[in-house]
Amino acid sequence: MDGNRRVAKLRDELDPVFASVARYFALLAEPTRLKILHAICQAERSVSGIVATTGVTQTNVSRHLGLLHRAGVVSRRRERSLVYYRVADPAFIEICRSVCLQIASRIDERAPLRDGLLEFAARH
Amino acid sequence: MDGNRRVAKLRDELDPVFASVARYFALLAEPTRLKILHAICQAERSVSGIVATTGVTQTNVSRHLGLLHRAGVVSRRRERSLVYYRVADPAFIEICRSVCLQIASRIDERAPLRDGLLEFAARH
DNA sequence: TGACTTAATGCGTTTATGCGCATATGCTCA
DNA sequence: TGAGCATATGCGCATAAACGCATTAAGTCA
Repeated sequence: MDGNRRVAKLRDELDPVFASVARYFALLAEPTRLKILHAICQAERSVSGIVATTGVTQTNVSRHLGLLHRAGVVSRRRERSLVYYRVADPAFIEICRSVCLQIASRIDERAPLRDGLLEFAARH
Repeated sequence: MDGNRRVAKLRDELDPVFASVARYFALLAEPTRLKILHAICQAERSVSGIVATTGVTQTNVSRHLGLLHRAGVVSRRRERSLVYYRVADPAFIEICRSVCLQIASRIDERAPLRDGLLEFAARH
């Protein structure tokens, strides 16, 4: 029937939207990337600086930053031999903040994680 | 040196936080799950209803709903032989909305995706 | 220009996860 | 109780992504 096809067409129309949104969330669905973002959300930092403060290997820092840069989340600036990265998208910080608060709100009060989450949220 | 160890300890203290937040975002980093959430964000729906409106197989609908339920994102209610799911966490909807707006804002105005995103955001 | 530092990338391995198929579980109603 | 529908789950496969190692590329300064 033609009705079914029409329904299916409407149904699938948003598929690319879901795909885009999912890709966006996937950027935040990685502990290492969150760690890196956390390291540069207060002030810009060079790659080697991020390596020093996070303990993540240089290879992975570069890779994750490249990914985030291609996605438009961070921007970079070259100075001398260093490359400085910073968060280019303030919405990212805001989203992280609300998620942290959200998670903290449903965690048992005695859980040690709770304090970390609240502190993490407060910083941004 | 002891100083390095102390820095490392501070550095790693937030690791479980990053892990939690990443797991939370991972729930939203899947097109099929977003599609299912979209199907039930207006009103509760049964599994078979979701299957009908999304075109996702029953197996996967059940699996994704089980995942979301264990994470506390959706709640379920049994009536007769049907199981009705609904979004239990309003923050989820809000986060999705801001992300959609965010993505739409940086998309070229002529891009067909843009309208879908804005419409998607407006619905929630 | 050549040595040194910093950052990026190609390759192979490992792990996580989404899916399809088949099957099990659980509920309803005759 | 037994047939039938609705939902959940075990298993195997395929794909994607993160990591480490090694190497390259890019830039600085003597």
